[in-house]
Amino acid sequence: MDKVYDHKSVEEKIYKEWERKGYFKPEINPKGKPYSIILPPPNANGALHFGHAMFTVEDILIRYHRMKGDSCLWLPGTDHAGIETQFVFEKKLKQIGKSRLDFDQGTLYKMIWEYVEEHRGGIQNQLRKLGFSLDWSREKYTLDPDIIKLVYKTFKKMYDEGLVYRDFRLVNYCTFDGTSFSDLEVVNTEKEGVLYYIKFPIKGGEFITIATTRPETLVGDVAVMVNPNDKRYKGFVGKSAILPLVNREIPIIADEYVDPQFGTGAVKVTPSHDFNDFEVAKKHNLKYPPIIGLDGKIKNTRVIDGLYVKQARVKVLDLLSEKNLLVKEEKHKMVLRTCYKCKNVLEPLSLEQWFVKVNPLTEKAIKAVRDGKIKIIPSNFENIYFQWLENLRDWNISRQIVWGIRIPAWKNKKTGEWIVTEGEKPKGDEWEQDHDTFDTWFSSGQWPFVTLKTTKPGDFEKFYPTSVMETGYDILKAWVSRMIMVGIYITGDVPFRDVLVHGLVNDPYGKKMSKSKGNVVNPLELIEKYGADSVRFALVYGNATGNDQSLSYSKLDAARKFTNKLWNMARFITLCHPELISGSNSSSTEMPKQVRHDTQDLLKMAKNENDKEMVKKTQELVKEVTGYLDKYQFNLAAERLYDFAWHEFADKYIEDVKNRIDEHSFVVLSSLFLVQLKLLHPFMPFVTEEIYQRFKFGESIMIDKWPA
RNA sequence: GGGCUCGUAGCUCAGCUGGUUAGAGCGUUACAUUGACAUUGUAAAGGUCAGAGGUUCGACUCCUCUCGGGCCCACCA
Repeated sequence: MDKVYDHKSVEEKIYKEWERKGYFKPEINPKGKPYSIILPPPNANGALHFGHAMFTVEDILIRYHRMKGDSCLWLPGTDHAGIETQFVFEKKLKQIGKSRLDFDQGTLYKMIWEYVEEHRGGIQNQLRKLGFSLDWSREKYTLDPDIIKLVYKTFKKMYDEGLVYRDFRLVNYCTFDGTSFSDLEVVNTEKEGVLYYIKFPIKGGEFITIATTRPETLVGDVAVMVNPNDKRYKGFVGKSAILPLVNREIPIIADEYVDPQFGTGAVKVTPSHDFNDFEVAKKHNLKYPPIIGLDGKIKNTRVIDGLYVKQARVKVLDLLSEKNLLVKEEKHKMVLRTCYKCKNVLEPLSLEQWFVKVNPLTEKAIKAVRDGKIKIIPSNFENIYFQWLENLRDWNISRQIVWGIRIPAWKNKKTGEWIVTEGEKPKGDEWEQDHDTFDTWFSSGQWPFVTLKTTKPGDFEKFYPTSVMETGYDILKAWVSRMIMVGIYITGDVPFRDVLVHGLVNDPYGKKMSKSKGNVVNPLELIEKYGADSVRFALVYGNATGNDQSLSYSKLDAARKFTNKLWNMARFITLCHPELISGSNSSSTEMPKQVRHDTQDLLKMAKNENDKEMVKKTQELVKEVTGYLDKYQFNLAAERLYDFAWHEFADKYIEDVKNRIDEHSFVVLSSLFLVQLKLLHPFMPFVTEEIYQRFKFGESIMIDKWPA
């Protein structure tokens, strides 16, 4: 054996062998208890990042359970990642001077499809580099025809049962990216704005002053509103104000919604472009004239038509100043809804969209966690989950992008009537399919059951509900809660038993990694340098479940040294070996047949007191590590193993046995080393396998038994 | 405005349901070794566990408050 462990000569070779021998398939333990994890599907078009590297935790669980004899399925897949991917593609288009508007829906879809196909497979090979024992024979893609079919089916069922409805209401719309977003995708940004005080003449002579941050929408307003208890305006309610610039009469109404303390206590009502005003207008039976188009330009005003919102604001303020109607301006902090992709301010626009009625779904989803049918670990994330679900508004699932699953709904061109199918086109020429696609989360929210129903016959029955859903807390709401909601709805059962949450990996200075900051570290480079085992170990060691961590090069170094230490412990054992086994070749690394897999057996066989003591200590180690793994305390397991192997086994025991080695002690030494290799295998699969095979302990450590 | 989370050795962090001298990695100091170990071993220095109060026989660990970071959520124009 070489003096130094060389991961580069080992990892790829071993992974290929594992995969070739079919060890990743649940069929390797056909009679075992089912144990399953669905890999959160990475973006099909993306590259490996630390969020993916944290899936190491899943591999640890899978490898541990596989060794315990369970029938383990770890199911890989990729996501088409709708808006994300289209956004990337549009950037490419821009580079060649084109835009999405230059192509029709079908062509653009095809172009993106081809673009993604070119890059597909990249992420899968990167996951292989981490040693993940995923069953690649069952890999799924969110745009697989059989997956799409099931997604359609869900939509149809929801529609038939009244859980999906089409409605004309305000949505968060990005006029730059040309699509609406769900509430969850909106980024609220605090900005320093201006509050304008504007005088509206009242029919009959007086004035009323309103305060607003959006003067440009004034030309489309339908009312002025005050608080019914506001004495200042008692006499005004019921009269008509006259909209400046357009000279239209609008009523002055009263509603509790207005805060008398704010501004002047009087506001203008713009139902088509403000969420509150939309509700108020509904209540008071007011009209909703839209004055901002999908292109972000003003329309239907006859005064400022064709101007973009920002230009319109300047123009309106100028006009008001001329007429002396602009009373004053004051600085005002406000929270704006912005697009999470392009950072521009979103416009509330009234559009007809598909919505999911969330109420019946959230109730069951909340109950499942409250009743303990699903456990969220660490439990503090349960609060976040409850809080979100309890305040959830209906879910807008229509997206005006092409990259996604097109909604299977058709509109009758003559009657305006809608029909929803499971994907098939209705008969007749009068039906036109909705151009919108589903919110990506609508399809990925069905991932656990749509995958298992389309992999191999019997998979769903055997592996659903899955054992664990392991993911970053950043998508707890967007994804995990949706899977629970839709999963229960379709299957009648929860999609998984435990939700295990991991934290983010930040840069070495504790700052979130982001492309714009330029502080992104590529895990592949670290694997190349330190080896996959070290990267894996460093990610779990010294970090409590669910906590963020900063990338630590010293920890990576320590992990690399640890792999090397293990390697050299093995090397030392081989050096002890040849003198003891008569007639054996000095270069042999084969271990004696007497090596015990059962420590109880070993204890009986051991003669020396120190050997016996060490066997007992190892038994204790097995118990502890197993307990930690069962409780998802990976850091404690890793720390215990590290400490034991290095400071108990190497520093003390090996130093002791060195000088008194005989055949009996050699069996104890190599057997106890084997136990540690097994315990370490889920954490560091490659180095443990390499040593195991060199020692000819068996065919593969992956399929060997977990120490009892 | 609401919620979550963190503040433990110089640095980065562990420390489960409260219980003998508070742990690790890196760093520092001294010695040893380079015939398992691109090193390793032995030993050492280093912490009022953010602060205050409370519960308890006993708190880093539970409760309250304060101070200071971080994150998430939020339709006050």
